[in-house]
Amino acid sequence: MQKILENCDHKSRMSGDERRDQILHTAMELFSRHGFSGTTTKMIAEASSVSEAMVFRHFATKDELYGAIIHHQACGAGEGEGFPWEQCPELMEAAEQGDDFAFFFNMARMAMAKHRDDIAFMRLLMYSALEEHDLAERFFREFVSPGYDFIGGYIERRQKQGAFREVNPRIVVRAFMGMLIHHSLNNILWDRNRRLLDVSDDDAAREFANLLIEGIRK
Amino acid sequence: MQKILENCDHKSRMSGDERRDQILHTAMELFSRHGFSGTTTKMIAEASSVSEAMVFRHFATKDELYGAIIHHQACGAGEGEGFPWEQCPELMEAAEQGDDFAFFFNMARMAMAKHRDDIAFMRLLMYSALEEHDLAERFFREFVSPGYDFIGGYIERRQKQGAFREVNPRIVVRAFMGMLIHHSLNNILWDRNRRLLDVSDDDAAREFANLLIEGIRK
DNA sequence: TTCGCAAGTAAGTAAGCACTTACTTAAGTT
DNA sequence: AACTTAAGTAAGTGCTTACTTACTTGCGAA
Repeated sequence: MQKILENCDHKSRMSGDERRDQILHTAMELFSRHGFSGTTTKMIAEASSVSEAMVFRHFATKDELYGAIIHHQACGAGEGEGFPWEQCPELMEAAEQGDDFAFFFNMARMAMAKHRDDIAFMRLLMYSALEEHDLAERFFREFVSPGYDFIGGYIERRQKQGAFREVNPRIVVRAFMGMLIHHSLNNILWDRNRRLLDVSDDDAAREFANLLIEGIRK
Repeated sequence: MQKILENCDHKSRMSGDERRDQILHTAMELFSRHGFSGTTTKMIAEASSVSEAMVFRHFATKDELYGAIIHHQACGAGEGEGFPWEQCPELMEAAEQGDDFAFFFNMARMAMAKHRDDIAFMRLLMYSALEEHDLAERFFREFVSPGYDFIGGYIERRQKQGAFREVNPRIVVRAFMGMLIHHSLNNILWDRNRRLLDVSDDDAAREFANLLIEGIRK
């Protein structure tokens, strides 16, 4: 009778690692939708098509499961094979050559693309910031903080070259990140049907970049 | 024996309306800290120094209590006696006279001040956006959307007067709101000890305003 | 002074929660 | 074919949850 369900996208009997992974991903999806205390172990088990006992065989407690998700995500997103901006050749080239538009445009494009196709992660991040779980602080330390240094460093260099006026570079970074993140958050959380503003990510990225460059040009 | 606790900031026996209000505020604080499902009716009762039965005498269900908070906040913050920007004379004057710096600076100052001294409400708002309760949509419709119209309208007028270059005004509003809200959210949620950026609200408001004005000036 | 009624509680209830136990089933090895 | 081992489950455990019931207390008006 199990056979009927067999090719329903999940095998009825998996190897330990496969099942662990599957539970991890299912749980991450659920936590991101309902938060930590809004997600029950029963929900996780059902969504993974196993009994609750299996969830607890792989993860001793609900907290440990949450911790494993955090670790998984932090490794994947945080550092893995270097920072995401280091993976974008156009961006690194723009940074070297002092091509301001290319720098800020690609930065915005990249960030917004990442947000767009990892909505679950963004929601998880917001929940964990509110609930004060580790993920928020970890993400902040390992990813946001270096990001500030990277962009802030670029601005500082360009200021020394006389291209940008004198402003606290960190405030400029905050302003720029604010545009990107707020725009994504709007699209994900507040204005999913784009009633306030309906523009492509590319258009938004272009205007944000222009705005910033004109804003700090000497 | 109750007498001892009497002047402990809360009377031991209140009138119905007083108690209702007290429970409402206590619950709002707790919901904002732990979210809806992270807050128990027992926690609410204890924090209000009454039995759980009293909570349910005033609010039939936990959902109804949450709804009452939403209603209370939406009325208080949303429209009450007009929009907050209409309450700020400097701002309205700047809007009339086309004093760009005064307009954006005061807007930023006002918004950030509001965020700073209603952290509980901001957290509640974030939670309700994630959990998809009404508050988020209501706040959006009654407050954010008119805000976009107000700022967007100002920019459009100044464009027609030839002061600002041609850009989609809504994108500019998004960028500006992004700076403000992201900055507040950072201070409340992510970087409470100001490791990334430690500036006064006034300095931030000034720079955000400058950045925007320079960014769209003709 | 007393009496009605609203403010208040102690002690529930059934359902739901995270987590466990004792057992069964399937896959790989020799 | 027999045996080992790991994947899997059904049916719990005790505790917490939202919510109730039956009762007690204290204040204001007559």
